[in-house]
Amino acid sequence: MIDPQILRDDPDLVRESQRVRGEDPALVDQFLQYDTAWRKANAEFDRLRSEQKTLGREVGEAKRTGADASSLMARGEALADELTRLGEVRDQALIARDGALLALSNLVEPDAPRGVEGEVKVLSEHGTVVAGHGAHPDHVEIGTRLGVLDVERGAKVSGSRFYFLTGQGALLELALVNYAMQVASSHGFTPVIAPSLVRPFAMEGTGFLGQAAENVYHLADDDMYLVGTSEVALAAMHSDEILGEVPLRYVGFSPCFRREAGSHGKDTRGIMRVHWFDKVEMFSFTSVDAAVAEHQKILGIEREILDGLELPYRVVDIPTGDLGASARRKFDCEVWVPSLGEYREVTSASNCGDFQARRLKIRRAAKPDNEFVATLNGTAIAVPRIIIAILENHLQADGNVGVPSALRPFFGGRSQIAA
RNA sequence: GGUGGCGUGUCCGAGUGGCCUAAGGAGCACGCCUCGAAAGCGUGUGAGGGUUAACGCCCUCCGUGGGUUCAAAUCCCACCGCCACCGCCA
Repeated sequence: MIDPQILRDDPDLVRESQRVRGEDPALVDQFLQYDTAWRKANAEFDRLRSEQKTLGREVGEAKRTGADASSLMARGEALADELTRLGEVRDQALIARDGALLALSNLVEPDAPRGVEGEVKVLSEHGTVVAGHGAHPDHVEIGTRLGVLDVERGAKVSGSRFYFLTGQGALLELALVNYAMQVASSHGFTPVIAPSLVRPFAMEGTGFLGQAAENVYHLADDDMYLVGTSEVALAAMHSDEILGEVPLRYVGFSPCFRREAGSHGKDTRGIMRVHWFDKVEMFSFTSVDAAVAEHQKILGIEREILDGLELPYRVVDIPTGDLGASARRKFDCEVWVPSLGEYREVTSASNCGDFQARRLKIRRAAKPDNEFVATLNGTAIAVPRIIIAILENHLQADGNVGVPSALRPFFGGRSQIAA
């Protein structure tokens, strides 16, 4: 959530942020209206409550000395009724206020490019693109032939958008996971295996129950959620804590579950868009001041991982109209997919500022006052899409697939995947 | 899933309706003492919110949420978590 003080002091800043996101600036005025009402009710409630406490002490004193307390108690009764009534007014006002606050998306970073979905700003391009669109065999064809991927049986067992990785495909996932873990941990990220089933507050706190709610699996019997990314568990890990030293950096492995509602008919072939996959995710808690630099650090590690895999990719700056609710700014790396003849997202690094930390109550010890931390996340490896990229970009003339040298130590030293 | 026990501040721990405005201890910080340190003595020591130009003042927080009462850490209900044992299970 946004700092209420910013909304009071500089509402235009928030209105402008909402506007460039393509969201409703009027929420700001709703908030201000409810906030004023709440503060008024709150002050009145506090005043009466103070009177009630004083009275309570007087009643106690009267009972001890044997004096008549009946008039005091009568006054107390009237006060109690009034407090009940005022308490309800106050609580209603607070609920309305918080509702408006929760509905507001994070402030965008000043440098984030203005624009709507699809208007990506390309920051850089790396590696050599393989021609082939249409003529180039796709990952399903290659993977099936080499016995590393089985989408037909995935569909038989679990439905569309499920798959089996088999043989060297299964080992390839483990190699990628270990490789990514190793690179990230060499940059100070602590490896974590995180729960992928979480309680509602974790989902709410990371901002996934707002506009993204339709893509989340919910287990109604237990009121728990299957996470779409380990970001959820990693962020909530330190909820309700006051941290000592920051930054804290984690690299977490977890399965990820996505309903993919609203994407019917998109990427229906293969494992580009699936309901379940495994991912290695980086997550940092920093001071608010250090967040922009940390964002670059995370992006740098993502690039190091892709460079090591010898994949052609580009880095894009996501326009404000396409940012998630929690993100101030987002950089994606998009890898070249020869069979599609286009770049597709494989990593995504977001700076969430203190937006998630406010919801999850994650602070750090600081001088005059403790302050909320900034949270940042970025993909180290999203397994299926990287497998697509490797199968297609490293396809050799003999039909086998080359294994980039950086990955070989994690892949039994093998230099290629062969049938 | 069953039975029993437990949940108080940074930690330990007292507290069974009203000076709890939470005892006491430990830890920590500062001061005194000391050549210096330890010990001892003294003072201070949480989080959030409202209000104020500021000093300050007020409110909330004893696992969470309800309830009873003029008044709740304390009584009642529900839930959550932890521990032990039993059952089941990888």
